[in-house]
Amino acid sequence: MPDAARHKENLVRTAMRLFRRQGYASSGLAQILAESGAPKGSLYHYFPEGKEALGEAAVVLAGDKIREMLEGHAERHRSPASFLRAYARTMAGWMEESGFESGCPIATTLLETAPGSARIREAGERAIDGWAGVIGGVFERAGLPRARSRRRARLVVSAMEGALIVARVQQSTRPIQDVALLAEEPA
Amino acid sequence: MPDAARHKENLVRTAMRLFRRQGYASSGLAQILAESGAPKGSLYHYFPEGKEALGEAAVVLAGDKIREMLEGHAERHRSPASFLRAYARTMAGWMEESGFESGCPIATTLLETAPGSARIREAGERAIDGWAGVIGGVFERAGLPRARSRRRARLVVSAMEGALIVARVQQSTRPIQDVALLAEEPA
DNA sequence: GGCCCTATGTAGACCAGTCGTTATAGTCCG
DNA sequence: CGGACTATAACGACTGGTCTACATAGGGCC
Repeated sequence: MPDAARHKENLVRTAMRLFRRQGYASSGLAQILAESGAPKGSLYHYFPEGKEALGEAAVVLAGDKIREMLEGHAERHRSPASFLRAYARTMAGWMEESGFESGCPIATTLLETAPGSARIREAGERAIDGWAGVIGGVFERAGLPRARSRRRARLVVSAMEGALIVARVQQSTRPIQDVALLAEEPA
Repeated sequence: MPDAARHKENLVRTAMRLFRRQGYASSGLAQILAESGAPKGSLYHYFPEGKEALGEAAVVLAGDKIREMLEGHAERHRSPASFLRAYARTMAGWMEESGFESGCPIATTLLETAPGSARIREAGERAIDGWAGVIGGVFERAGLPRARSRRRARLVVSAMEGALIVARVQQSTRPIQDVALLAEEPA
């Protein structure tokens, strides 16, 4: 084979994409296998614990991707307001390009598996903490006290998660762009 | 039979509860039937179009319940700040009582079915519009211009939807309570 | 009152198909 | 030779949906 883990990587990326679009439970292993081009034997070779482990890997990968995007914007934009606008523009772009089919890459999976899978929930918690850390850093760098920066960052994450739901339901990017309004006030 | 539609009502309420906790795709008809006490024949008698129609009915019912709750708070609380605090307190209470298993009653279903079912998506859109209408009315009553009230209400709905996700993932009601901070600034 | 007729609703067996998972045989390469 | 990886068949459980048989209720009719 060309490189050792090409099937593994394809599997996780395909799972991430499908879970994002149609959810965890609705994405059967057969579909993931078919679209990734990996054989069934490989899935259980790389993920002996099955679908749940694949779900966890997909959440970790998606969390890292979002975090990298946030870190990129944090480097390029010094003011919280322009940082948030850039963040919102990116998410709105993804949403529109996908025809309002791809929202948050982890929200659906987490909601579906929250009661049943501790490991996926914990992976999601780490991902969200990471995002809030980057966003809080931007506020802090702009002079806000640490505690206020953290609280504001949590609110931004919540608002964006919710906006991605509402945007999908209303088929409009407006709710996403409104999140950028959160740069300009106390709290 | 005792009353005409007792099985129908049980069906929709049970579906709403299960969809809320574990999602649409993971809640099989067998489980819904067993927990509601209704026989399979009744399901397809009241909902000839099957699970999708049941999902739509569950979204409509949940949307109405949330709206009634919001209207109650809007009557009792005149200032946006105390209205939002009451709203947040109610949602945080539900979340905690359920052991962080019951978030937004429609979010999971909508995310899962958004790409595949127009009728469920549209029912969700109507529900969300209804909530935003009530919340916007509170802002407007407090003197905010109509356009600003609407924008702020949309932001509140998004933030609450997202907070219910984050709260579940972090097993904490803090994100929900933070939504009440949205009462106090421009935008 | 007693009778049939029909619509409404109940009840569950049954279907073909899919689910995630396991087992086992085989292939490839160091 | 041996371990990593692939390939396929099969597993029992469960999926949403259909079908037929049956109970019950109300309304006209004798």
